[in-house]
Order: sequence, then structure tokens, then C-alpha cells
Amino acid sequence: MASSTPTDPPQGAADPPSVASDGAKPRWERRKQERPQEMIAAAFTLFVERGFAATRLEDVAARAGVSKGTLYLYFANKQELFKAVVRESIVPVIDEADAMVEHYQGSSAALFADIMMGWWQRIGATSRAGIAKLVMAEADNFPEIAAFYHDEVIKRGHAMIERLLQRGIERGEFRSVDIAATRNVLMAPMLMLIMWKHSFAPCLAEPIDPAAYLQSFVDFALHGLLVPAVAKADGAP
Amino acid sequence: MASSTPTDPPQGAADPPSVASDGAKPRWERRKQERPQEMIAAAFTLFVERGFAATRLEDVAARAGVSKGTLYLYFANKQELFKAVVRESIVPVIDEADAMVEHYQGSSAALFADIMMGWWQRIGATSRAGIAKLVMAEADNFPEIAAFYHDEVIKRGHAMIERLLQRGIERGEFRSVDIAATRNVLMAPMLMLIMWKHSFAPCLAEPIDPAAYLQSFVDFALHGLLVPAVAKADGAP
Amino acid sequence: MASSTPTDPPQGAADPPSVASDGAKPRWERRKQERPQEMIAAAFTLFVERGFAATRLEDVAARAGVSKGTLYLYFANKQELFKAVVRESIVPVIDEADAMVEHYQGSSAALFADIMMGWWQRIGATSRAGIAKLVMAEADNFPEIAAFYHDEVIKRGHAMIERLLQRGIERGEFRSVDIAATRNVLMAPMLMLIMWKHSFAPCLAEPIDPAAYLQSFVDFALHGLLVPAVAKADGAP
Amino acid sequence: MASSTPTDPPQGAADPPSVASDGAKPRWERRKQERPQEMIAAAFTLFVERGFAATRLEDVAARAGVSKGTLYLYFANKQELFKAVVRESIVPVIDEADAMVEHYQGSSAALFADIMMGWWQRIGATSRAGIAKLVMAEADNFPEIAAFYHDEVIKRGHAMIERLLQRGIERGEFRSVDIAATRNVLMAPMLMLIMWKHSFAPCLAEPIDPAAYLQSFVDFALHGLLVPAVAKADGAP
DNA sequence: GATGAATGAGGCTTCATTCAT
DNA sequence: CATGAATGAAGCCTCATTCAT
Repeated sequence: MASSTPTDPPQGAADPPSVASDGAKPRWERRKQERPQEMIAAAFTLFVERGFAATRLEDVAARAGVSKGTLYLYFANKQELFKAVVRESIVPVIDEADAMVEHYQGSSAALFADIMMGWWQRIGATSRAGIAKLVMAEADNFPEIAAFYHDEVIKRGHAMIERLLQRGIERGEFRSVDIAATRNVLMAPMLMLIMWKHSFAPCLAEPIDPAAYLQSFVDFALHGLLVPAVAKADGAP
Repeated sequence: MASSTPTDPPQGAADPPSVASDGAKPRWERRKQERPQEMIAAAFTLFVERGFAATRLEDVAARAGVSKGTLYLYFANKQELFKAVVRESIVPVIDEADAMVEHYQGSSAALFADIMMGWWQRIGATSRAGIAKLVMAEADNFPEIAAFYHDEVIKRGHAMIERLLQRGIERGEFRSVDIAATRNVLMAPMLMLIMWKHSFAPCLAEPIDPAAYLQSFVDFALHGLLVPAVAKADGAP
Repeated sequence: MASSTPTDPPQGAADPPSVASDGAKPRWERRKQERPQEMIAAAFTLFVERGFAATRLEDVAARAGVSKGTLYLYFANKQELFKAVVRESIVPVIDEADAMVEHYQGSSAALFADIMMGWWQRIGATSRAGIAKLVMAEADNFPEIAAFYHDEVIKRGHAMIERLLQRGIERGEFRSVDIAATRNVLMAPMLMLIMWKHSFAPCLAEPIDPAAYLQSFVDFALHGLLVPAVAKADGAP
Repeated sequence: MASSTPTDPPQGAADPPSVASDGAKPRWERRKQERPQEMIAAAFTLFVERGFAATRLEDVAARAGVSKGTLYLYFANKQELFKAVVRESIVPVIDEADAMVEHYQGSSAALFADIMMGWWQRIGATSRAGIAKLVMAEADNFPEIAAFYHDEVIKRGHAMIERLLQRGIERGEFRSVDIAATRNVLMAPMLMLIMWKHSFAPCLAEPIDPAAYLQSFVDFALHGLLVPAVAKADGAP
């Protein structure tokens, strides 16, 4: 994760093999396989640009090069299309973070920094962040979307941070904080950075510098989390 | 902070002067002057309840006891009405906080806690928070509102927090953190709490407890801000 | 009822007074009062011509000389518009028949004949019959309409016929038949005549003659209902 | 008629010959010949269940185990498919009734009862009734179907009833009624029973009991048809 | 013959905005 | 000033039909 620069999803590095492998199939069938991806990609772009309600399916179809009706061959309705977008663009990133927490070797402080920076690189700094912003902004108008996003993203994000905190505490690296409450407090600045970037950014005289913000946040958070160094050094009587 | 209880705006204690001053005028004329306020109040309530797009001007008019057409005598369109709501409901609260920072007597840690808790009582816990959430959500649909809100609310909030940090550092209470960056990190959790309350709250299995969240946040932030206690005094048993 | 010839509803003889009485009102307000009637009349015509599903609200609006949106100022949706049509065109006829049964002076046989012939003149022979046919034809596609029609028309029609039979039996004119079952059997031929007229009529080589049909039906029904004349004459030992 | 129980068509006992005759052909070719029947059977079921407009060709195809396009290899369009369904499901039943009237041995009253009850068992009580109802309901949308149905079903039904009445009158069992008019009056309650069953049944608080209805109808009709018993014998004590 | 992916016209409903009175 | 009736554009979704393979 550390090595990858921010990429604009979907259409990541996952597709090439399958495309290459069906070289023998008729073009017509190849298109069938690609169509849904094209529609999801088009929807992704427009949802990010305009939000959920303001995105017209007609425009999504046009951008994907299909007719309006074709969308409904693959997605039952607008909300399902949106869910597909979330599944393609956000959920995989959660999986990676999950794996990272599970198999990380270094200190919990380093893991925390890596998770937060990685999240920024994979989501916050990419157009994927537009989806996260959109959900927060329109959640109460579309409860079904809110519920879906909560189950597929929020809840898993929470669980991951909680495991991270647990790990730090168990290893004696972190203070014995209230995990559930701290998890919320730690996620907030990351999400807020997204909201800022996608709401006030255009009219900010002195734009927020994400790098500085993240640096501050991580430093600050670790100050709050880490067992004081003095405790380690001066712990003995 | 201790003196003020959460109040639901607008229509607070701000109106009396104008009402009192036209005591001699005939009743129908008095009403005429109050009309805009009534419409703003109605719009406030409905915007908070339903969001911007889902609020129908017809309902606003009905709730204000006027006809739909009358709205257009006072507000050029829906956006202008929304801007009026923001102006009436959010801006006045900033002034109070400003004054608090200026004249506070206690420790900077106590001031920090009072500011954050007070902000929650005056904004976060009231229906005003719904407007704040709405502004963030709709900011990119209404750049004009975003700009206005940024100038009148965000920027002044930032300045206030910066003064608070400055005060703490100058008095040797706080670590010498990067003020501009830290200010953002500190505001984020407060704003996020509002976003959460107004977006995912309805579908959260385990709803966020604002009191616990705030407590965690303040503790956590002070952990990051305060000069370590060991440095102050109690280094030895 | 006997004196009136078949009329094509709605827009019966009920309106003129009110129209005449508001001569002093501005034309604008007069229109407001008439608009709903005009829309109902237009809807009536088109529903009868094309059925419920096949009637487009746009056409109704055009025929009524209003815009599509105006329909929704008066009727919540297509089904409500249809209900209004039923209320205006069919229900009043039921009321009349109710009153007739209540206050009739002559023999029950004559009442039966008057009711049936009257029903034909007021409904069966008019375009109102198209509504009845439509409901039967499309009932299972629009359960709400079926339920409404059942409550407002069918049930009341049933009750009326039952009272009629009850009257005849109590007065010793009719045999003591099973009222509930007989009521169905008696209504069937009347309704079927409507179905025929509106479904097979166009392609019938020898079209059904309603008058002859009705005559046959009434004769036939009374044969089945009346206490045999011999019983009256030869009753004594 | 006592021997036949209600059967659900099509796919009755009519197919065996064609199936038997191609026993030597490879299975896939046999299927090819059966395909149209399978499609008609599927369409029959769905038309009965949902009506004409509400039946989607996609569902018909799925139920028949073919693709949507295949339907169009056998039926020019939805209407032609519907016509095929009518032909297969209704027409054959008329033949049986014809034969019955021709060879009946008992009294005309018994024949009348048998015809009516038999018709109910072979049509009214089966899903064939759904098709009959559909034809009546959609007749004016599909004049071609109406004409076809009229010629193949209605007219022959009429003729059969007329022969029945003729038989009764000639044998001195029935009064000398107007045959053409009475025939209509007698068919109406039977057809109406079908209409009721398939339109208002779902929303009837007190559903019509077909058995009771038929009993009432036959009793009632015979009351109207039979030469009064007094005239025959028991005029005096 | 068979497939099934793609089409695109069509209909109901909503609501910000206008304007005659 | 105030009214509220009227507008009409816009968007989601369905489904009979076509046609390249």
C-alpha cells in the first residue's frame, strides 16, 4: 500500500488479465463482460461530480455509450447502481486495510500512520472520496443507501480501527483508552478532511494542505494514544 | 457555558427590539414586518427536518401562514431563502464564543473544554446543527452559500480556536504545536459529530453517544495538547 | 325516473344554478369552480373510450384545456381521478335508486321492473356503462379501484336489490327465495348486457336488442320471483 | 358429465397423438415440435394469472424454457400469442357440450342443469375461465380476438342453448318463451360468474359461493322456464 | 433455428416559479 | 402587498420488439 500513488478508480489493475485471456472470444461477448464495468465507471464519475440525486441515469447511460434501458439490464434501479459503484470503488480498499491490520509486523504507531496515510492515498486523495462525501451529504434523503454504506463501509472501518487500537493496547504500546469512543474520534478528522475538500475547498482562500493536516493529525493522535515515553523509561522505582 | 442552556433557534431573544419598537403601529403592519422572520423560521424547521432538496416551498409557505407566491416577494428563490436561514441561525452564535475566549479567566484546558462543550450546547445539540450539516452537504451545489458560510462561520471559528491555542502555548500550558494545522484537526471531530448525527444516525445500530464522544474527544485532545505532567512536577515518587 | 330519457353524463342538470348565481364573481373565480368538473368530464370520456390503463393523463389534461400539472392540483393521482369520475357519474344514480326503493308505492313487481329499466336508462344505455365495463375489465390490475368500486357501487347495489326482494317477500308478493343468492343472479344479466355492449357489440352480426333483452329478463325474473297466481286464487279449500 | 372432473388446460388429453407419432425422432427434434405448445401453455398460465397487459413476454419465455427472441419465431407479437392461447384453450370445450345436447336422454330440466353445471366444471371452475374473462375484458382492445371469440365460442354457445330451449318447448316441458331473447338472459349469469370470480373476488368481503350461485340460478331459471306444475295436474284438491 | 443483449419510446408524478387578479 | 391557480420541464422506470451472432 505504501508504494502505490493515488489512483483514480474504478478500473484499477484488476481487469487486464481477464481482458487478455478472452482474445479468442468474439468481440460481441467481450463487450458483454465489459459493459457493466463501463456503466459503473460512468456512474462513478457522474455521482462524484454531481451527487446522487442530481445524477441522471440518462447521462450515465450516454457516458457509458449505452441506452437508458440497458442500465436496467444490469442494475435494478438507481440505488443498486450506486451500490455497485460503492462495491467496486470503496469496499476493496477496506479489504486491503483489513489485511494490513491483520498481518502488520511493525509497531502499532507505525501501523496507525500507515493505515491513515494509506487511506488517504487510496481514498481521500482520489475521486473515491467524492463517494464518501456524497453518502454523508445525501444519507438522510436516501436511507437505503445510508444503511448499505453503513454496513459495507462504516461498520467495517470501525471494526478495523478498533482492532488496531486493541492491538496497540495489548502490546502495551497504547494507553488503555475507551476503544469504541476513541475510534469515532480518530475517524472524524479523516472524514472531515474529505468533507472539506469536497465542500469548502473551492472557496478557501488558504486551502487546507492535506499533507500537513495528516501529519498534524497523526502526530496529535499518537500523542493521545501512546503510553508516555517517561512511563517506559522512568517506570522503575 | 454553564449559564446557557441549549435553545432552539431562530426566534430566540433577538427579536424583541423590533417588536417593541412598532408597538404603536396597527396590528396588520406589525405582522407585515414579522412576515420574513416567520418565513425564515418555517424554512429553518423544514430544511432541518428534510434537507434542502426535499423541502417544498409550498410547505414552507403553509407553515409560515402565507401563500406560496408571498415567499417570492421576500426571497428571490429557494437558494436565497436558504441563505437567509443560515444568516439568521448560525452567525449570531459565533459572536458569543468569540467573547468567551476573550474574557476567560481559567486554565486553557478548561477554556478548551468549555468552548467545545458550549459549542455543542449552542449548536451541535440544537436544530441549528441541521443547518450546519446542510451547508456542508450542499456546499458544492451552492458555492455562494459555501463561500458565505466559510467567511462568516468557518473562518471565525478557526480564528477563535487559534487564539485559544495561542493562549495555551503562551501560558506554557500547551505544547508548542503547529497552530494552523492543529486548529483544523481539532475542529474536525466536532463537525463530524454533527455530520454523523444528521446522516447515519437513523441507521446506526449502536448510535453515537454525543456526551461520551465529546468526553473522549476533549480528553484525547488535551492529551495531545497539554505539556506532559511529568515535565511539570511529579517526576519522582 | 320513468320520465327521463337516457342522458350522457356527467355534466347533468345539476350545475346551471350555481353557475348562474355567481354572475357577479370574476370570470377567473368562476373557472376555478368549473375546472374540476371539466377535468372529470374529460377523464370520463377518455376512460370510457380507452379504459383506465390506456388513458393518458396528458390527454385528459389536453381535453380539459389544462396542463398536465393542473390535474394534480385537484386529484392526487390517476386512481383518485378515476374515483372522482365514478363518484360523479355512477354513485348519484345509486342514490336515486335507493330512494326509489325506499319510497315506492306500487307493487314489488312494478318496482322491480322500474328499477331495472331505470338502471338501464340511467346507466346501461349511457356512456356511464363504459365505466362499469372498465371496472370489471381492469379490476384485477388495479385492486384499489376494484375495492373502491365495490364499496361505493357494488355493495350498495346489492343492498338495494336485497331490500327490493325483502319488500316483495314481506308483502307476500315474492316467493321466499334465498335473498343473497338471488340478488347475484338478478344482477348478473344486467351487468352482462353492459359487458356485451362494450366488448362484442362491434362484431356482432345480429346485435343484441337491449329492449327485448330487458323485457325478457324482467318477465323471466318475475316468473321466478312471483308467488304463483294460482296460489292466490286457488288458495282456499 | 358426472364422469368428468374439472381439468386444468391446456396440455390435456389432446396432445398424445403428435407426441406418439414422432417417437422415432431424436429428442431435440421432438422438443422442437413441442416448443409452440410449451409457449402457449406458459402464456396461458401467465395471462390467467396476471391479465394481458401485465403479462411480460420475458416471463412467458422463461416459463416455457426458451429465450425471449424465440417467441417471435412462432408468434408475430403479443396479440397473436394471445389468440393462440384462446384457440387452444377454449374452443375444444364447446364441442363436448354440443354433443351432449344432441344425445341427451333425460328431461329438458335435467339437461339444462347438466349443461350449466358441466359448463362450470369444464370452464368456469378451471383456469380456462381466466381466458374467457380476459377476452371479455380486452375485447375492445383487440377486435380481432373479439370477433374470433364470438364466432368460435359465443355463437356456438348461443346455438346450443337455443337447441336446448327448443327441445324443452317441443317436448312440452318449457313455456313457450322467446328463444333468442331468453338464450341471452340465460347465458348472462354464467358469464357474469366468471367475471366476478376474476375481477372482484379478491376484494369481496363475502365472496360469492359458486355452488350456491349456480344452484340458485338453475332453480330460478327453471322456475321461469318450466310449465307451471298446476297446469299439468293438480288444479283441484 | 435459437439466443439474449440492446433498444428507446412512453407514462406518471413532482415542484419551483410565474402572473392575473 | 398578497394570493393561489396554473404551468411545464424533468426524471425514473418498463417492456415489446429487434438483430447481430
